[in-house]
Formats: sequence, C-alpha cells, structure tokens
Amino acid sequence: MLSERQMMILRAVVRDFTNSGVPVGSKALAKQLPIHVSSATIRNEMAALEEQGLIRKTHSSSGRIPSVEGYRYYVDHLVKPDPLRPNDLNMIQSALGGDFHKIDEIISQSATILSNLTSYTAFTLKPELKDSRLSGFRLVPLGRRQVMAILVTDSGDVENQTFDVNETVTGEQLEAVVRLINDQLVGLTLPEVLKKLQTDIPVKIASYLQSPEGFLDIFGNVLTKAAQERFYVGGRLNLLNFAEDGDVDSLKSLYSLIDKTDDIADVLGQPRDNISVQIGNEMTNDALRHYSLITATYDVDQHGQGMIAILGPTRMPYSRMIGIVGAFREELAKKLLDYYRYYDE
Amino acid sequence: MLSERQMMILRAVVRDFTNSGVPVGSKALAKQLPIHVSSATIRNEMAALEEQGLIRKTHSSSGRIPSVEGYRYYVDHLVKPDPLRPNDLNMIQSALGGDFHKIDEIISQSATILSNLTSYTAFTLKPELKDSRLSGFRLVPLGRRQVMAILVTDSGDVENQTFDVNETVTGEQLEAVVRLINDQLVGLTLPEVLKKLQTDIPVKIASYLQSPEGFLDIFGNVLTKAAQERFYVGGRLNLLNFAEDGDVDSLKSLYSLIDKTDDIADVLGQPRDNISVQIGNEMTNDALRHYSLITATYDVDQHGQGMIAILGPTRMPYSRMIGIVGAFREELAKKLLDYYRYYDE
DNA sequence: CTTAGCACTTAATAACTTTGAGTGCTAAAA
DNA sequence: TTTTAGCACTCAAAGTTATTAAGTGCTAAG
Repeated sequence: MLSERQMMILRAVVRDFTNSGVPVGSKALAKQLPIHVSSATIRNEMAALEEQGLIRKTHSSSGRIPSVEGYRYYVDHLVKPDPLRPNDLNMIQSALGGDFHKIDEIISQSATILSNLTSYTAFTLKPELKDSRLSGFRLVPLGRRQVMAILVTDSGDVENQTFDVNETVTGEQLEAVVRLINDQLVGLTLPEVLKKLQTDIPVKIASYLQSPEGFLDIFGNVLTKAAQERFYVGGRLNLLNFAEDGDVDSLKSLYSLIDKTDDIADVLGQPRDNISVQIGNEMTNDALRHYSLITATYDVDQHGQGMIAILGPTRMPYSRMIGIVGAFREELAKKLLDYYRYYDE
Repeated sequence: MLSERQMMILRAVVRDFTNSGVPVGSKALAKQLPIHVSSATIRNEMAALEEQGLIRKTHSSSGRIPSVEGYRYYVDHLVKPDPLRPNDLNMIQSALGGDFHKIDEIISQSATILSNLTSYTAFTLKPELKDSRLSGFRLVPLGRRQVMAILVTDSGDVENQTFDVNETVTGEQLEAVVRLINDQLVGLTLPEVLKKLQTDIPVKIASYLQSPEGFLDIFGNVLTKAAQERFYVGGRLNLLNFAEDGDVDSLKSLYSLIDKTDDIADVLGQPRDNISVQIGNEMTNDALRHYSLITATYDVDQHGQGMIAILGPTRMPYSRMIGIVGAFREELAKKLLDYYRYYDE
C-alpha cells in the first residue's frame, strides 16, 4: 500500500541511515531525491510512513530512522543487491584459489574471507552430513590402555577420538567388533547408523562380548561427533566494533552464544531461501536484538547443501551485504564442485 | 631504604587502591592505619614515597596511586599471600575431583577453575613435553588417498593428522617406513627425534623410497604438532570487564595476542620462580601495558614442570591472587601425581 | 619531628545557555 | 486536491559557568 514516492523515500531513508548512522531529515531527502518536491511534501509522506510503522523518530523533533518493519519492507521489496566490486571478487578468488586438501580448510577459510569482506562476523557450514555415509571404522591400539577410534565417511570426513579401555579386553575381541561394524553399517547414512546402533547392533555384539556397553559408547561417541554440524566462525572480534559503549554484558552473552552453542541451528535458524535476512528482534534470541543476520545456502549438487551467514548490526548496508553473500555462495559452490570433481574421480 | 612507617603506608596505598580503584588520600590513611599520626605526617611520608617513584598522583591535588615501581616493591617485599577461602578450596577440589581420562582434560579444566576463582583470564600449560619420549608411530590407511598418521608419547599424549598420499605408494612401503621409525626413534625424546629427522633418517629412508620427502613431511608435521607447547585459556571474556570504555583497539590486539600466538612463551615469558608477577610495562608486549600477569610453575616429579598463569588489570588484589595461584599450583600438582600414579602402575 | 591551619588545585557534577537540525501545522498558491 | 512557504516549537548536543568535595603543599607553632 505504499505509493511509488513513499517507496522511494523509504529506500532513501534506509540507504542514508545505514550509511551515516544519523537520522534522516526531510530537507536532506528533498535535496537528494530525483523528484522535485519541497521538504514539506516529504514531511507529509514521512508522516504517512511513520503512521504505517515503517520509520520512526528517535525523539519528537528528530529525523527518521527505519523501524524493524521498515527494514523488513526494504529487504523484501526494495533492495537491489549491489554487484560485487572487482577488488572483492579478486580477493575471493585468490583466497579460494589455493590447493586445499580438506573440505574443512575451504570452509574455514571461507569464514575468514567473508568476515574480511564484510568486516562483520561470518559463519560457514559445510554441506550437510545427513546424506553422507559411513565408509569405514577403525580401532587402533596405541598403548596398554589406550585405543583410538577412527570413523571415515564417504564425503572424506574423518573423525577420531582416543579412549581408555579395560585391560581385560583382548585384541581379538576388538577386531571382532570392528568387523561387525564394518560388515553391518558401512554404506548407511549416519542417521541410519545412529538408529541401528540403538536397535540391531547391541544384540549382535552381545555374542562377542559380555559387556558391550563400553564399545557402543566409543563408537557412538565418535559417530555423534561426526554427525554434528560443525561450523566455522570468522571475524569474531568484529563484534567489538558495534557494541555500544559499556555494554559488556550483551557482548558477553553474544560471545557465549557463538562459542558455546553446539547446535548452530539455534543461532542461524533452519536454512530457507537462497538468501534470507533476519532483522533484530525477528530472531528469538535476545542477545541478537540489535543485530541482523544474513544467511544463504549453497548447493554442491549431489554432495548436499551448505550454509554461510554474516552477523552484523541491524544498521548494516543491506544491499552491499546481500550482494557479497550472494556472490560468495556461488564462488564457494564452484570451488567445492572443483574439489569434489578432483577427489571423486 | 624505606622506613617501617613508609612501608606500612605503601602497603596501605596498594591495598586500598586495588580494592577501591580510587586514589588514596592522606586523611583516609591516617584514620585507618594502626599508628596514631596526623594526616599531615602521612602527607610528608607520601611526599617521600613519591620522591622515590613508588606512588604518584593522577593530578596535582589528587590522592596517590601506586606506580609500577610501587607495585613491584609491594609484590617483592610487602605482600603476604592471602590464605585460600574455604569455599575456594572446596571449589578447586570438587572441580578437580572427577575422573579424568586425559591430561589435557585436567589442564583445560584447570584454566576454567582458575578463571572462575579469580574472575580474570587464566592460562594453563601441561607439564612440558621436552622430556617426553616417542613411544609409537602409526600410519593408518583410511581410503584410497587418505592416511592418518598417529604419534604417541610415553606421557600418554596422542597426536594425529590426516594426509593425502600419492597413489603410487604401496602399502608395503608405508609399513617399511613405519617400521623404520619405530625401530630407530622410539624411546628418544621429542627434540632428539626432531634432530635425527634432519640427519640420519633421510639417508636410511632413501633405500625404501625413491622420494622420501613426503613421508618425512608427514612425520615431521605430526611431530612438530606434538612437540609444541599447547595451552588452554579460561575466562577469555573476562578481559571485557577491564577494558576502558571505547578502547576497542587495545582489546582487539589483546585477543589477537592470545588467540593467534602459537608460542605461548611470547606472552607468559620463561618460567622462573615458583610464583612470579609481571606488572604492566614490565612486559615487553605493548598490548599488556595495563595488565599484570601472575605466573606459577608446578612440579609433577619426574613428569616435568608445567605452568599456570592469570592475566588481569594492573590494579588487581595481588595478595588474594597470589594466594589463589599458590594454592592452585599445589592442588594441580597433587591431582596430576594421582593421575600419573594410576596410569603408570 | 609532628601537627593544626590555611590557601590553593582539580575532577566531577550540576545548572544553565546556545545552537542547529528537525518537526507539525496553517494558510496561501498551484 | 496537492503542494509549499512560513513559522512556532522541540530536543539533543555542545559549550559555559558555578558549586562541591577531596585532596595537596606549606608555614608556623607545639
């Protein structure tokens, strides 16, 4: 229900405010807009926009800033992603250009690039593991009491952990367990494995060992570790730039949120569109009230779908940021396709 | 060259200022000190202390605060470590009381305890690895191209890393290399191994492989990783409490220092006495100018010497902190002795 | 050597003024 | 009916000016 002119004004308010951080007044707009109307006309339109809850004043005689709803309208209807600057594209390509030997290196590097590009905090997740399959399990005796458990998936992920074992267990028993797991479970997806681990397997393993719990624990542990969505964070320290002075507490809870979370979905939410923007209190988490989150998915064909995100102040230049995230998701997908093409062949 | 009375005054200035954060005036001291003299007398003594550079004013008519030299004198000659509060001792013992299966868990847990106890940032290093010996090396093939290298030391540390290998290398060749390393190097200390790796080994390995570099790299990599002093940090976020408002830059460089350092000696310095205090600009690093560092060593008999440290504002209650660190080093040593006793037997 | 007394300094706080950017409203012009 | 010039009004920010309270150094007497 906005007139063309109102949209134009809303767009300008968002653009100006995200650039300058200062509330935007009618006179400045009148001067700047392509149409020729007086500041009084602009004032009338602004009053209408305020009526609809899209912009607001910081005090009774101040200029206007966008409300959360205003940002939302802007992002949904008005924003036009900035094309990537040539410099930025160069920087992405050279940073991803190297020779990587693990997916995790690419994903972790991506978090760094993205945070450098935006000067915000960036998150990256590798293509989800739900579809990856168990391709091998090893138990390697290390000393009298220690054993290392290693789990390999067909997507090339390796997870390992060392354990203490009871000395009464013999080497043959260990081997029997490993054989059982490899026979019965290799080729299944990780969630399937996790399920079988609670049903079939305990029964079967009981014939080899009188007390199978320990081994199920070991295997279960490594499995859980492998199935967990691990994520990388770049530019943590950039959060310091946007904290209002003295607001140490909210900074702390923000960092705790990032560092202690082990289910990243709590923070990023479920993947939705290619690119999605969550603004301020649209996010359930209170620590994020003054921040916005731009998330994007990326597709690596049969290898699944991953996710990238940037977290910055609500007052961020959305058009530029959406442009960067949009370009990056494509570059990253390309890079990963290359990587897999080389590894699968 | 300080009179008893001057010492008494200096001690009181440090104590008051570290408690309150407010410069200490002559009147307050006169009221509080056990001797009966007027504030004018105190003023004369304070002038003398200032003459010697031990205390200073923040402006021409302010009370006094300790200078770095004043803190130094206090720490060297006047401080009396506070005995541990019963609560604190309980908390240490219950937090260390659990059943740990890796040294690293104990050391990492220690960093958390120490930071909770002090509300500063804590660092912990495990007993140094220089004396630990190589006790085994494995290469585990994981898939067509990946191999995991595992290195075990006699102190129970396990280090591992996965590598890509060239497909032209055969399993027998891998085994030969592993055998060579285990025959020639097991039982040596890590620095000795590192040395041989640059002299004897390349020659010997050359008879098995036409291009041994790759394998030396793999082994060398894991070895370096294992030989590196790794450290744990607790209470990172506590640094936020002490940053002066708006001083984001120095906070950033502080965090970079902590996070990016891979030689912790750069920050903590070489271990010296049982307990040592470094104050403000006594440390070479500029980012630490407004902080003090209390480091302490702990001895675990033949298993070597480790280190703990806390980092807080120059204006910290030294007597209490020294008390805590002193008690903690002993509790930790005890706990580790227990741990080794169980594991060695 | 100690101390009461006093003049002086300074940061912090509060109280007041000024300025400038901005608003809403009214009445005339388009 | 929409636009606009004009004007009274509001408020945050910045700048002034007083006021206060804690502290100092110094002097001269105890």
